[in-house]
Amino acid sequence: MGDVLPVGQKQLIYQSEKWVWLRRAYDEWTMAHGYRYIETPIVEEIDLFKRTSGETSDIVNKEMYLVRRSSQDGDEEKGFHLCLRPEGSAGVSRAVVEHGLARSASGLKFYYMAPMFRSERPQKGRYRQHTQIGAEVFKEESPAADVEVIALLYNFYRRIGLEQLELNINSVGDPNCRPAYREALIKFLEQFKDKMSEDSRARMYSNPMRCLDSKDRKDQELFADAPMMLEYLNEECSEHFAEVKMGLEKLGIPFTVNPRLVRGLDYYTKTAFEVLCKSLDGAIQTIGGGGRYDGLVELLGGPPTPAVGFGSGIERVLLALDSQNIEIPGYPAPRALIAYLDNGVKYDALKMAEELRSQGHAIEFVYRAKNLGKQLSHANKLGANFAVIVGGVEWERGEVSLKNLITRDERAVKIEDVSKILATAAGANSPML
RNA sequence: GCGGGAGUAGCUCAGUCGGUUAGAGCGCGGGAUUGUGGAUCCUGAGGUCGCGGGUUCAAUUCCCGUCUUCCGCCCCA
Repeated sequence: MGDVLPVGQKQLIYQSEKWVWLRRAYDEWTMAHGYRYIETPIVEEIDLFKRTSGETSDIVNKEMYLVRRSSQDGDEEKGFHLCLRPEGSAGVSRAVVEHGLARSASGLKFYYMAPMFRSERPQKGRYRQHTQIGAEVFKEESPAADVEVIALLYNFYRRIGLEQLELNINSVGDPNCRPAYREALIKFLEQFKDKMSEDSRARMYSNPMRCLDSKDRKDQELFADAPMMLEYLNEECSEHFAEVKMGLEKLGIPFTVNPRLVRGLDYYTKTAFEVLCKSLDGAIQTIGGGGRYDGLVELLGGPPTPAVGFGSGIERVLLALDSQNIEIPGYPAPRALIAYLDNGVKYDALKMAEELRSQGHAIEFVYRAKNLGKQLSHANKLGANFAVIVGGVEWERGEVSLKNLITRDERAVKIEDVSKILATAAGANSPML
């Protein structure tokens, strides 16, 4: 029996340094944009996602992990009220509403890196538990926010070395212009009612826009001449979209307008976008996506609050990096290993290691060593440049033996000088002092 | 949620047409070197053959279920 919600061992165990590296890179990048880290609960009310993603969405219908809460006397409350969150935006928006943040000053910019859960058949790049990095901007209706959010995501990918990126954008309108389009689209679809795929027929009235990105070839042919949302945008949405495009051009971010791009979630308005990485297999090329969701905060009981954001699965980002053979720095090698000649000075050595660590050095230590050779061998394996050998006559004189593992030079130094020497002897090949 | 392949040591994999103590390479521990490392040689540990059930005198091997994993859908990140 494996983990209940396996993430993929290779990501978790064998590539942990890649996760650490990616997380740091994302922290740095979002902070450079002035975003603040936010953490929201993994478990949320089911209702939150029913209201935001939509009752008819696949996420709610067949991919939700339901959680039943038990009361203290052991009786289980009837029904399922809770679930493991399937995505990030709804939870952040709920937090914004609950803490009254939407009423505070502008400049509400948040980022997160957090696990998401979807109960589906696992496959490469599609896991029941996956981790998303995301960012959300609230209280900002300017297209500049859309542009910045897209730039943050796209340039993050570039920054970590990814190539073969493709940015697709679209506008899905707003509650003012979408109803007319919806009506026109349904009218168009109805003429193919008998010919279209079952999936499309099921969605035709509940979520007709989803029919447009049907993977069914026959559907694609049938719907080739379908009316597009872009043709029905009102003046406000149209101007907004134009400014987003202009902004992206100005920032030198290449994009393609894809009128069939439809986000799976109901709360998106105006801008929708996704980033593909073409070096990945087709089914998992989408590494990030998002858009504007001006109606979400109000839907959750807050004041009308425009918002824009994205989510991106880091397991896929790591796969994308792999697919392009991009080297990621591993854990840094320790600066030195503190070795001891006999157990009598073992804790003197460990104490010295702690002191050097507190002075900013990365120090290794072997808990149980039979002889010095094993310790040096270990230092070697870890890539340490120095070994500090504690014990013997040097120790009694208040000295240790400092050995450069590259040059094999070794000499006695005063204990209080070790930190300084480790700090000044810079690179692997530089001589001691 | 649907269809198909796979699961044997920490890792990569052999093998068993059902039959005594299931193997290799790498990795790991110990030694040759009792205060000096990357090579070499010697040596050792490590497996309920994914889990549960069935057939059988006997199952790691055959059958069923289940979980995990990979592939194709659905969908998405």
